[in-house]
Amino acid sequence: MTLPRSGPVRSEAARLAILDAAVTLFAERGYDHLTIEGIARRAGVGKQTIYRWWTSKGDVIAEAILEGRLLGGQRELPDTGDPRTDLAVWLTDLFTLRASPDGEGLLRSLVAAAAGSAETGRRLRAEILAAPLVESLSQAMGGVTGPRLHAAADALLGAVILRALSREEFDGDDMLTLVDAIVGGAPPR
Amino acid sequence: MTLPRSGPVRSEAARLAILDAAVTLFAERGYDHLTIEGIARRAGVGKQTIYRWWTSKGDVIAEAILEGRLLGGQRELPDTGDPRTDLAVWLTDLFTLRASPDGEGLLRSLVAAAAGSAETGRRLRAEILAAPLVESLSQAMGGVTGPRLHAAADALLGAVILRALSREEFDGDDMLTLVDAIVGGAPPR
Amino acid sequence: MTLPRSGPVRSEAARLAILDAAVTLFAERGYDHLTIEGIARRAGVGKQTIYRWWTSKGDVIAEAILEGRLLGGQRELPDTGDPRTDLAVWLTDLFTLRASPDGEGLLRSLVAAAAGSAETGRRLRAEILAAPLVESLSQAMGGVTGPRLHAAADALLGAVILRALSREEFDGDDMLTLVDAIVGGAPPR
Amino acid sequence: MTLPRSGPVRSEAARLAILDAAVTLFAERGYDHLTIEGIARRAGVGKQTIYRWWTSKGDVIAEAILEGRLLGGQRELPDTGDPRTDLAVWLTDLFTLRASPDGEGLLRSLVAAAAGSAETGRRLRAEILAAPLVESLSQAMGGVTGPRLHAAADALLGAVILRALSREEFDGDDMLTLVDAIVGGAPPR
DNA sequence: AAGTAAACGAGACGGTACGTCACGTCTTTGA
DNA sequence: TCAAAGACGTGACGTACCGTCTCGTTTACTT
Repeated sequence: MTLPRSGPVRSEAARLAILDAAVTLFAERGYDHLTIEGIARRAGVGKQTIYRWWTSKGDVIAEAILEGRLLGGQRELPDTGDPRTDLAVWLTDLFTLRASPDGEGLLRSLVAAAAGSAETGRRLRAEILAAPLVESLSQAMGGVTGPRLHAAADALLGAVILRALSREEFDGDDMLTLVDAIVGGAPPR
Repeated sequence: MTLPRSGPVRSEAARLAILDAAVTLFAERGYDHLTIEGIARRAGVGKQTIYRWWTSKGDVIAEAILEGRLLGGQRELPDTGDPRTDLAVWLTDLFTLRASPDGEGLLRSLVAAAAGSAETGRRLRAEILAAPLVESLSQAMGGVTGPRLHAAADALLGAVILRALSREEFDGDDMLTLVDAIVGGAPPR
Repeated sequence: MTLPRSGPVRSEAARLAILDAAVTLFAERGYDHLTIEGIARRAGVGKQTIYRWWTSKGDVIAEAILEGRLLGGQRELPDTGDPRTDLAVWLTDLFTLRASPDGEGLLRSLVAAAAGSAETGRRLRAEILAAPLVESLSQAMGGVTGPRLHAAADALLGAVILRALSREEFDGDDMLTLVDAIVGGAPPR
Repeated sequence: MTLPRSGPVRSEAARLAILDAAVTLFAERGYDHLTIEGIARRAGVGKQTIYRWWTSKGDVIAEAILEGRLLGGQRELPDTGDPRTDLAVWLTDLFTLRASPDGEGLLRSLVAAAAGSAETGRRLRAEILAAPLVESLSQAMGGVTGPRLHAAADALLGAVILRALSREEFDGDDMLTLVDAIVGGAPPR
């Protein structure tokens, strides 16, 4: 049994235009420079149409994440048979991603979005970052699962985020050291 | 040999008033709601006096950090003889810190500041977070130093940051699991 | 020859609800604050139902006037045998009318409506203001009719309007002076 | 004794640009279409600069009136020796004034402004309309002064306003009839 | 009765303007 | 020459209405 309904239905075209515009502008200028007015302008949409369905720019970005429009297809780990290297490469990619040739680091922008929006924060960790990582990581750690696995995933991702925030360089060797520190690969001698 | 100088010199009173005001407002409302105008008003200072010496609100906060005005005295680790617990307690404190009774998480606000300001990012990692941690961590890890130690520190801090961003709960047991995953204390059975 | 028609006919209930709502809101908040959306909301009616039958809020008000819903029954002049006083009392009432206890002057709101809507302007003069006035005025002026009578009516009403617009006070004596100036009652000595 | 003051002083250039823009737009499109944003745009000024010094568009227009920018120089009565005709001509001009070739009647727009703004209402009657009129009218009425004179002035002006609101035509003869009805010139035969 | 079309309530849509806030720059006055 | 005060142009905020345009539902008039 459904509620009596009537009236026009939400415009899917507007929804898509808004998400597209948001993603484009996010990539071009970063989260800080993203504005509702800018999104509306770019999407050819009234501001009210955004405010009708979302509460903030963070909310829009969270939905874009959910639909895989940020960091989209490229999120699978390589599988070369050497899990340490696979992890290090994937993390380096994540660290290195720039929104545009001259853009802010995309990771830093995602962190800003997460800091400002609960929903984005939740999704950033769960769907963007951890999801592709856990299986490979589990293998690399010899089948560990549960809290210990999640702690390791958070540690890896968090370390990368922290270094991105600190504007530290982070080369391939550093990354391997990090991976080893957590998956326990090569013991320090 | 001195440069020819004239006129009054930079007012230390103004500098302190500005830093105080910035720290207070940061604690009350978080980094996002911090404004230059608000700081100037609260400090009883002209806006230009802020712009003359700093380039942005992030820059002001960075200086406040440098002077230990954010997260000030409480930054030493406890020393109970059990390094695992000491680390877990300290990290839990960091995670739990709120700006004010009803405030945003202070850690999340610091992350927002770091995302927006290079200098704050640098100092956040180097001076606020890592500094008090490394020595205890080194001991807990059996004297490890160098890149491996820093990787471990980044991993611990980053994991806490990531969970703060994700608005996940994070209780004492979780924290111990995390510590163990990194310092290798109690091996998982 | 009529066009083939089918389907429901204009809803009288909706029409009345709209006029009622318009009059109520006009009285409560004045013409400036009157909105089509507000009328529709109050009347429990779709906006389109208003736009289907009227072109503007001024048009709705004009119809309300035509049906005597604004300044309704109270529009007869008293008849005490002293036409000067009768006129002065009636005009003072008109001047003094307030939309609501704390409302804008109703006369001023009517003038705003007339300024914005040709139809309202026409009806304001013809049906609200002049109609009840002319007969008594004609008597008071010794049977004058035609252009001269209408000039006198416009002069009386216009003077009251102008003073309402100027937010001048206008007491009973002033009103008598005005009446005398136009009906030529007591010649100034 | 003055309050201690410092800081920049109000920009006369901005003030003039705003008044000019307001008058121009008023003349082009009428009071109803006048917007604060439009004035700011045309004047090359921030909206805040308008809101800093005025409370509403009506307030801006009121100041423009005070400075004689609306209906400016043309406000003297002719003096042909025949006061009846002089008055009729002047009133006809007032009635006929259009803001622009295709504009709304200027008088109607002024009435709308007066209905919406107390200050404009006051000034409209006192400074624009009555001021140039009273002296000639006094002569035409044989030296009458005081309340009777003002009643007559209000009656003349009000009648013209009422007819403008009613969108009635109003030719030269009508105007003479009106003047005669009030100054008592040619008695009706 | 079945078909059809208009009127209706609801309300989404692209817009414009509102009045407010903060930005970073500039100007004035006083110490 | 620095500092306070604060005006300035800019531009984004979130809200209110505009007038148009679907939606499904209800209702009357055809056939």
